[in-house]
Amino acid sequence: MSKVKARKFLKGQFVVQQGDVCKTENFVLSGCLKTFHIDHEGQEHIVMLAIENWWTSDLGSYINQTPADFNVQCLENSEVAQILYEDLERLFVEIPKLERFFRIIIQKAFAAAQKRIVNNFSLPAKERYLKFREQYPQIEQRVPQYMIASYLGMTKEFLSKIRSQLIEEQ
Amino acid sequence: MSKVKARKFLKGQFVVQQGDVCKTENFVLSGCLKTFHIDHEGQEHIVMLAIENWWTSDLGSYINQTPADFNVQCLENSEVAQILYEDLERLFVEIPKLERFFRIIIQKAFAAAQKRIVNNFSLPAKERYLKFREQYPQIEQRVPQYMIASYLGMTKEFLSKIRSQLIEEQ
DNA sequence: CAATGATGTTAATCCAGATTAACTTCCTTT
DNA sequence: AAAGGAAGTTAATCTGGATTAACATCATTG
Repeated sequence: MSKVKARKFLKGQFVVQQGDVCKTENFVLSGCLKTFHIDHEGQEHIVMLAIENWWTSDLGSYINQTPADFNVQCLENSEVAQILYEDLERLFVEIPKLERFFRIIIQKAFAAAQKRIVNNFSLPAKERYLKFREQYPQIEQRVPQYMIASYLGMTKEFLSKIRSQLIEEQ
Repeated sequence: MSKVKARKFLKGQFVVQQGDVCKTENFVLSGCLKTFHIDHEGQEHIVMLAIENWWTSDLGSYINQTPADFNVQCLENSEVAQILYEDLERLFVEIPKLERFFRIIIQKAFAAAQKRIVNNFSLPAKERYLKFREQYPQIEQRVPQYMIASYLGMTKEFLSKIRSQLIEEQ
């Protein structure tokens, strides 16, 4: 009996909702999802954009089984492989190599998050965008521009301005 | 034969230097350390402040054994328990529970980093400072104010202004 | 105890990026 | 093909926080 279940979601559907407990770790089989937080002013802040072969969840909610700070929503019709918290923990005990696999993924994600924090402080908006573009060219084409602006921590208007500057430049 | 070696560092000494490969994972037995990046303009950006019982390293450099993006430097005389990359990986194979222990630590660190990214985008400087103060009161007292400003992504002058505002307010 | 360096403050000026708002495409759906 | 909504653009104005610079305080160390 497999502990992993593939589940289909339509564009717009939520895999995790802010306030709920995140019960599953999610592996994207197909499609595209955004992880975001809604602040007190109702503004959306995207922390992650996930496409095929990415893991996504509200890890903080998942590991402590506490209410989520983040939403995970499908930007396209998507298929997601899901595994429940208890099942994954049990599998880690049974299969140490699986736990190793996850440890390594999370280490990389953490190292990337630290670099992102520094970049957000040290690079101006235009350079953050250029860096994003070269790092995730696949994502840029699939996701609306205003969401990329949110991921990069700037307004859609300002990203639009940057882009028209870049076109002028060359 | 223990694979973990305690090592003493004087205030100002570097445990990791930007450009070198980070060979050890470091557990702070006593003292206080900062992890920071120097950008092209020579500006320092602090990503982490570590005191007793914290782990610190340049994880990206450590896991890939590539040149470090970060420096780790002692802010006080410190004692650090160090374990070499190969030794720790070997221990993980021998002792699955140790690997579990590390996986969980890193999951928490990653979840915290994601929240920090959102806070940096959604909260103004004053609220980031207030949040920091309640989250890490111990650290605030041990570390010079201009380093806290750097950790929070603002200038020392602005943090000074915020603090004098807060004093006026009550 | 001078002197030097590290830390912190205050105030004036400046600017990257936010906000606002009006307009344009381009899809969808009917 | 009209109508409504999502996405993107442009330009004017505004502001949180940076920059600059002068000064204050306090530890160290010679």
